[in-house]
Amino acid sequence: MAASLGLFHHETYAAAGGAYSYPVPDAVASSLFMADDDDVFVDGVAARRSFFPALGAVAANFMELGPSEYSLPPPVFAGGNEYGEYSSPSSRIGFRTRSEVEVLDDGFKWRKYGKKAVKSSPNPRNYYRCSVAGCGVKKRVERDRDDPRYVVTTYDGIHNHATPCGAGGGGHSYLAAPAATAQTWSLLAQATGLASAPPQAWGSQLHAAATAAHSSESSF
DNA sequence: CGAGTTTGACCGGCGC
DNA sequence: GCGCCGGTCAAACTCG
Repeated sequence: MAASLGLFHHETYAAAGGAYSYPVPDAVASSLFMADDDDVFVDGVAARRSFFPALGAVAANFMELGPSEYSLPPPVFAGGNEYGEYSSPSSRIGFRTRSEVEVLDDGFKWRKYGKKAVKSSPNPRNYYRCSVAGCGVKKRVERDRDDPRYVVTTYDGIHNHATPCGAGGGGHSYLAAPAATAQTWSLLAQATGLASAPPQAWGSQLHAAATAAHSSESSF
């Protein structure tokens, strides 16, 4: 499994303030742009996946999974408390994903604490909180108001712990790739520079990518 | 019996 | 100040 992620190639993307170069695992890159009708958005700003290949990979993997077995890597996570000082403009990241079921297994254990009908959408919004003591990460899950086939998942905060892989995680894999595991996602995250770089950098990259996508939307 | 879910109540922010 | 709305709380309930 992890061995398949040993090969990388770099992909460079233009974004606000310059270009980003990501080392992309070949195993993931093969499915990077299989789907082209989904978006990734950051801080509520829609971003074309081409601006953020790592998330594009995630989305593409999602598209390839069946309705009852899919998972979503956490958009941001910290390896330890040393990242507690993380202070990007916002650590809120959302994914819009086509799925028949709403509860996305991202490797973390969530406890539902609320459900609310919101005015902006005919569909109810569900509120989840990371069940790990001391971790205040939350996520909101709701169906896309315009297309109920899509689920909008918004993460708010950063995990201050590793994924509780195998500990009540439900046994779902992290990626569509065969035999993918929590370690696979961890490697993917590192490979794409989202975790090997400080989470601070990850957050700013996300933000920059979103901003770039937003500001140059008309050119797409 | 413990963990997780449901659901109505409550609270704070914001616009008018 | 008031009402609306999104987010959270917490007691009751369900499930394994």
